[in-house]
Amino acid sequence: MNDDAPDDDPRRNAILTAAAELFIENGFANTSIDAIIERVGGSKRTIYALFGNKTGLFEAIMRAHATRLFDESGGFDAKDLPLPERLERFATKLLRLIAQPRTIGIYRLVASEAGRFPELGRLFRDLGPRQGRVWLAQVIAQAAQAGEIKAADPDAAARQFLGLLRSDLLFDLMLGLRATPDDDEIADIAHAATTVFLHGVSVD
Amino acid sequence: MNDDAPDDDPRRNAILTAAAELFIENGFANTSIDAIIERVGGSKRTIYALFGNKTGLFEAIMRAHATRLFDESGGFDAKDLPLPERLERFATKLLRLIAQPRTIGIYRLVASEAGRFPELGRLFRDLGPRQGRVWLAQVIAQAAQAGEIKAADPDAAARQFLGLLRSDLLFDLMLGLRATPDDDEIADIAHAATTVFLHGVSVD
DNA sequence: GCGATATGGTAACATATATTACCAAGTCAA
DNA sequence: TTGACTTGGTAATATATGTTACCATATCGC
Repeated sequence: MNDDAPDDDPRRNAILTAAAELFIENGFANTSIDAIIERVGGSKRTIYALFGNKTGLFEAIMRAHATRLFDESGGFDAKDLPLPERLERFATKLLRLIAQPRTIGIYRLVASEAGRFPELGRLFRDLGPRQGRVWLAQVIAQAAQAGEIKAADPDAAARQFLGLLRSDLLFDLMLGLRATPDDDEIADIAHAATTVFLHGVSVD
Repeated sequence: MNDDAPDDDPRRNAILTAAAELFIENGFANTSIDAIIERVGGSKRTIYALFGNKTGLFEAIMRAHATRLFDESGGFDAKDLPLPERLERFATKLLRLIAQPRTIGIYRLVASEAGRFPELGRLFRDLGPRQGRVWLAQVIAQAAQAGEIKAADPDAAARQFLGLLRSDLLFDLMLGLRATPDDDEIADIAHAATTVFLHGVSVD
């Protein structure tokens, strides 16, 4: 009933945090309310009072994490830097965010539950990756207009750069095939992707 | 007990097909043995006789689909063609395979169940994408040695090309954000990726 | 034709778990 | 202090479902 400041409710936050860890680790179906209570303490009654039911809790968690990704992915801009450094800095920041185990777990959850929660996919596209994509497309469009690069379709070029960035990293992480890269490796991938991309769209 | 030709057992194949559809559509936890039997007919007893238990059935399905992906992703070679056409043909074939709803569903399953089935990820990496990656790396290495392109690390370049190819397509599909692309769009993506990649690794 | 085996059909069993109920203890305003 | 409200703790309820059992029937080798 208290809609004023749900973010300041410590009980609610503790439940969200513990439940998020379990959902991310074990998935929706394999996380029981009992397990959540066992980790956070207290009574099941509180969960049902705050979130209604299990799917309500899940949706609240997803919403919280979507806005978190949105906040952390913001602030890419560094207008004073030349294009290569600007792109590489963006690439590094984005990779660092994406490669986090928590982010990987969220993506796994969204992928596996998107069928049962149709709004989930849209929520994450609009709040998460879309921001980066839009920002990137703008930067590319400006650079193209300034004659720095050649990009007939800035949006498609932005998608290509993002794909180039992720290369196989995201898939290997999602499939549990490799460990989280350290900062050095992230820097290498970001540098290599920026180099190939800029060379690929250069004006001969 | 009959290990000779399990592929020729029509009962077994019918169960595998029906169960695969349900697993892909609803996930592992949300697919019940009863639902499988309701679709394929017959008795649960048969499932337990053939596969032991639910996880045995799941693993058999995953193994079957992994080998299927392996078979269908093979045969990329077209040695007589020049490099751009060769890469573009590879890209088209791979995208067509990857974008299939069935393949997308399999990836979703692997991503969400990799935690509980540690061999799953490895199985798909070794049988599926790795083949394409290895083939691609070889082609790139040969082209680099012939001076056609510049690629200090053919394996990394292959990963980049794959990432460029998928761009955001695979993610949007996995998150249920868009429909399966038709052949025209696949051809466009394959062409654009090949163009940017070859330009990006060109010898100035 | 006959017996072993596989399969269909149904029910039983055990367990997990989402959800609700109930009561005691604590909290906080007036 | 008092009383409304929230929370903790435990148990009860309902249901879903993996797994096994049982029996009748069909299939297939001999």
